[in-house]
Amino acid sequence: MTSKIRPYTIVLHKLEKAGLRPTKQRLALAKILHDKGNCHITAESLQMMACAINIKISLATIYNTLHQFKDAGILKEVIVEAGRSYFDTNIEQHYHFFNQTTNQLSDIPNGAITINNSAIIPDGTSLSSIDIVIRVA
Amino acid sequence: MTSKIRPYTIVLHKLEKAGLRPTKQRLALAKILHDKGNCHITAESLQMMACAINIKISLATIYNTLHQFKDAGILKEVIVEAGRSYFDTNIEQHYHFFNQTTNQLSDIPNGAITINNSAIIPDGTSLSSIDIVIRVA
DNA sequence: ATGATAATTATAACCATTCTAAACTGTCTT
DNA sequence: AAGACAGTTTAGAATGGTTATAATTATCAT
Repeated sequence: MTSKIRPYTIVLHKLEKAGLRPTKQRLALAKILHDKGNCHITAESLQMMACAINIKISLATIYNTLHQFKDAGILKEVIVEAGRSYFDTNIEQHYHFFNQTTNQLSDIPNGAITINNSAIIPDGTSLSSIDIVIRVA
Repeated sequence: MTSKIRPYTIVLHKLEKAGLRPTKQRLALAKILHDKGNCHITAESLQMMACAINIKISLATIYNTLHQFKDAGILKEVIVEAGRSYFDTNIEQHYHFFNQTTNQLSDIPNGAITINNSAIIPDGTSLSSIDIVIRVA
């Protein structure tokens, strides 16, 4: 959308904060994710998106980048399948539908689910996240 | 194994209903799970439990049995990690803590979490399950 | 530009799981 | 009792997503 000269200041800032150099590959992937908007991706699908615009990035780099972006707070990992990792460009707290027939992940509209949580977290641990998946078929 | 083992009538009934013969291996695994009580297992941990009482069952059979038991409603699968499948002997609707440091899965006490769900399930699909995982570290 | 450091890459390794094909088990027939 | 058979178990190979390795290449501070 924005011109290629215009840097993705937010992403750049987050990369910098995480001590990650703004390399071609990382910027290309960040741009793809930014342009695509809210979406759920896998390593393979992200590589194909890059390939579709003639950018060849090795799977190793795709995986590295996904985890680095996750650690830097640019992506969130969503665990819905044993055997495949999904990453979400929407880093806000929200929940998911997972279609077990099509393997399609989608957001549950904000506010559609609220929880009353009086669960006492196990001793010696602290809360990481609360994940809700509504599986449909 | 032998006739002196008290039959697990409920399991036997469920196996029969699922068209599964009550073989030595299936009965042995059912007995292990029954004796252990509420627990979360992996294929590997179940095989080790069997091995601990001198019952050798191949991993292929462990996996087959886990899925057959799941399909027969004897076990529930819990997905909390990309890369490993957990099975739960508690088939009642309930939610989980997952300790990301120790990879330990535990039940959230019944009633500790309630949800208000007004989410509209995607067109052409029907509800399979609602899974909640509170991740701690 | 130069050198130090970090990143990318192809490829191999990994590991939980599934597949395959052969051997086995128990039951039913005769 | 022997044969036939369908279902089951098994060892080992294959699979598939992910991670590790080691060499090459890019980036950055000076």
